[in-house]
Amino acid sequence: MPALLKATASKRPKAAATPVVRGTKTKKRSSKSPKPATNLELREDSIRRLSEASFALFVAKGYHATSLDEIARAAGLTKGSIYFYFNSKQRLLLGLLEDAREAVVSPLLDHVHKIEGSATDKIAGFFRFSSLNGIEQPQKLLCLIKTSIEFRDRDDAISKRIVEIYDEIYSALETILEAGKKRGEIASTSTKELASMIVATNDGMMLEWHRRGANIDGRKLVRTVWTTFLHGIEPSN
Amino acid sequence: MPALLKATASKRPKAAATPVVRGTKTKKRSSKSPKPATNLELREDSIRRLSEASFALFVAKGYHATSLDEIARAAGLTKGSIYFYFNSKQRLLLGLLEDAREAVVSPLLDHVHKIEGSATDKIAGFFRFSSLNGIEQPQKLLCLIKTSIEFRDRDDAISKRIVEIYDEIYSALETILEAGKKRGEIASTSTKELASMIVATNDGMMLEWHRRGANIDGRKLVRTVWTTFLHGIEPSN
Amino acid sequence: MPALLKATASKRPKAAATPVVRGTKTKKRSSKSPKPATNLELREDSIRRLSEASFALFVAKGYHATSLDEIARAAGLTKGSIYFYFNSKQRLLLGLLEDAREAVVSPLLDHVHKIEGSATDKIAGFFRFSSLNGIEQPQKLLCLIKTSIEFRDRDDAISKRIVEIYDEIYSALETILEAGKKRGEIASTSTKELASMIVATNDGMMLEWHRRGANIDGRKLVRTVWTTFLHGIEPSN
Amino acid sequence: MPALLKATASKRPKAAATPVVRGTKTKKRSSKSPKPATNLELREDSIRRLSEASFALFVAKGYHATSLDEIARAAGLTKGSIYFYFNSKQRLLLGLLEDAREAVVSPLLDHVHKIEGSATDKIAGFFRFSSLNGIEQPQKLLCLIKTSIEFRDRDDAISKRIVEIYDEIYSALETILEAGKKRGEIASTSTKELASMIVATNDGMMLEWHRRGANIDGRKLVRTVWTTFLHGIEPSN
DNA sequence: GATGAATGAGCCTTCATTCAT
DNA sequence: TATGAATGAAGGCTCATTCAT
Repeated sequence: MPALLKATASKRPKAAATPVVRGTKTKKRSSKSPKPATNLELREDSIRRLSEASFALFVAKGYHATSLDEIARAAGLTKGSIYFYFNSKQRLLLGLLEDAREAVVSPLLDHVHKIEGSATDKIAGFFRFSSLNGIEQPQKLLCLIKTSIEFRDRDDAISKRIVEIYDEIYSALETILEAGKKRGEIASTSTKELASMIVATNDGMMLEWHRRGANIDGRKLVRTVWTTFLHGIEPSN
Repeated sequence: MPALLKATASKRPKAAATPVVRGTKTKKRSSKSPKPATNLELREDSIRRLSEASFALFVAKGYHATSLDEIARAAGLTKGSIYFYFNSKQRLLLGLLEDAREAVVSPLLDHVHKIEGSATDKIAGFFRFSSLNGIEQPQKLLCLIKTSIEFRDRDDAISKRIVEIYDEIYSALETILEAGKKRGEIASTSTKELASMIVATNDGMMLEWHRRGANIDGRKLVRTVWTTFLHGIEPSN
Repeated sequence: MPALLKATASKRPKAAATPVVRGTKTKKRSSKSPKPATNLELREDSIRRLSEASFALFVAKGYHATSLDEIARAAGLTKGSIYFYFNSKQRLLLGLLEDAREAVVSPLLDHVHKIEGSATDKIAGFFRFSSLNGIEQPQKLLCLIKTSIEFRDRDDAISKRIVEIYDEIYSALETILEAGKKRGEIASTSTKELASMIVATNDGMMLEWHRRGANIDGRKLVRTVWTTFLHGIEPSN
Repeated sequence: MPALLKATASKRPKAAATPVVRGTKTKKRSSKSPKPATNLELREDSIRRLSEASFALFVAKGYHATSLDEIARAAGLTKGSIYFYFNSKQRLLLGLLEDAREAVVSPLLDHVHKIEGSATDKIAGFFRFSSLNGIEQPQKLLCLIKTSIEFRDRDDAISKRIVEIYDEIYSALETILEAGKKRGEIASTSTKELASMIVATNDGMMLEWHRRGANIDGRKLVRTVWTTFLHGIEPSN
């Protein structure tokens, strides 16, 4: 697994050598941030810790297989604090999805929107931007993707939010492709399916990179993907 | 969701809402199979029911979010019977993975192996066969894919089996690509990453189809994918 | 543990190497008895097998911690056959208790009854007979003792039967002691407590021998016990 | 059963028989302890309640036959709280064993160690101290003894701890006996077996007292035992 | 702001028991 | 005679959630 992914999760303390009765825990917050002087700083620090731990664990183990206790432990806090800041496990994930949307999806769509050039330029830009972003801070993008898979066929708030976020992406891509087709820059006749394929390839690639971890070179994979996507697998003669 | 996916799961009897008089319970089993006369038939029928229900629910909700009670109910049996045939929830999934491997992966690799022609022919064959198979009986392939995502970063029997199965696929693809490169049929220089991309595209496409359900035309998606994969998105001039 | 104790229990087959689906079992009865020709022989053979397996497992693990499946497996039969012969787990144990009473308690009391001589002679005979019996076929005596401990403070059929059996023993001992005291052969003034002590010492010794197994020499222990019991720990000057 | 034994177990609230209106639940905790003001007090109070209930029930019914629900109910708490303080049923028992060792075994061995005099004095001291202790607070000693019987022939953490604790006792006794034999104070030639017999007599006596309950006079039994042990059953002429 | 205590619902698993064959 | 299939109740354990402090 890429080193970045484990950053937060690996910090967990791991209950010292079988005590007979569970003892009262000794506090420890000092590990990362030096000393959060004001209350506001404390707040932000705690929220950041919890978010990072959640991202890492939800990506590594999935939402259902991760307990709030694990998250709290990884963040150096207690379960109760999660409720203080997020109100519930579901709301915690919803918050993370919002984070991810703001940090990953919005910038991506903004970036693509600003590209001047043909539809293929824009699609290439989409791949490039998303991949680079995904390789540098994979947690947020991966959380989005894995959650979108884990919550398929559901009918809850999370599922709904996921659908909205993905619809934004589909919509943007379809606009680009439609325009490209009108200008003859794109070969395909089926806009919707091509947009789906772009998303599928992008998501599949991230998952694949996450799966194979050290066995694969992220940057090579990215380059392979978008080159292939533009020109196909066959050598251009 | 594609209609096929719900086939088994929707059959569930729903526990007959508080009967006033404790009469003779209606035998749930009679609903579908006419008469499982012998023990062997009974056995096979029950195993089939449980497997189908498990496939449907694991695909729809994921392993961790599916309870054995749900599965048993969907199969018209009780939790205990799952333990009679499989010995634990984990073993149940391992059994399904084996089913999926035999019904999906092995035929795929066999098929590709038998194709005579260039490396691109084989890769195209890979996509075509896998997609058609995946569209006609999606449960098994999807179970494999979703499980492979849900069990990343684990260290249990399921994770290990998944890795083995995927390694078979990577290995076959790399052999093909390596040979293709030697004969100049393939442009890419990076075999491992290209194999990964093929898997990523294939898995991503299945997931995408599963996600968008009725919104997308499976056959069109498939055609789009492997055309694009071979020739790229740009129109061949 | 003394070798005798494990005789039956160790035969269990131990389910062959992780099959995916639990297979249909292949029958095997031939292990011990050559071929039970008539139905009656079959009956007796099966009952003997089940009883032996039960004695061994109840002694080794206790009643509550032993499952009928384990017993059936150890006997080379199936759970159903236990119900065929014994009707329930409780009745099975009751049967064993009856066996034990007939094979261990009755002969012991008969033996002591026939001893001619002083009260101390009879008590010594009690110890000697019980110990030798206990060392040669420990299962039945140990089953009685361990059950009497496991079912203390209960109010079921088993507890009642145990009480009856032990009352027989107390009663016999008290009669002997009372007579001995009248004839000045016994020092103690407290009959009931002395009878209790005899039982306690006898049971405790069997348990101790069972506990320490190979670490202790059964015959030495027996001799130590009744010598001490008669003459005390201090050297007779 | 001796009255002391039921002390805690009989307190159980018994779930208030179907309340018609779902009113404010009466706080069960208030029954005994006045005001567990601070968290630490709450903590200690709960642990004490759970421990006492466990001791009583494990002694009365045995480990395997006692459910955590029963324990929790007897303690006026819920199952979950057991997992909050101890981490499993096994760890709960391990904790009790530690309690018992500290409260019963250690003081006993310390006491015997401090006795100045012959080996027989020490052995007599062993019996006397153990018996008095056992009669005044029987739960802990009985838990140790009954557990040691229930967990024979096992290979788990509990069995191991039991063996360690008993080895401490054997070891201390053997040292005393060995020294006694050298000084001619002890008649027997077989140290190991005599040590075993002492333990057997002591344990057997406790079990016997527990078994016969009100039918027997504990103090008389104790006196009978160690007098007999020292001087034998025969009247010293 | 954050914690430790406690709960209760739900989960996986075991097991005595029933029954048709 | 004996088995394999199936059940249902109960047990141990996890975990999201609440709350007083």
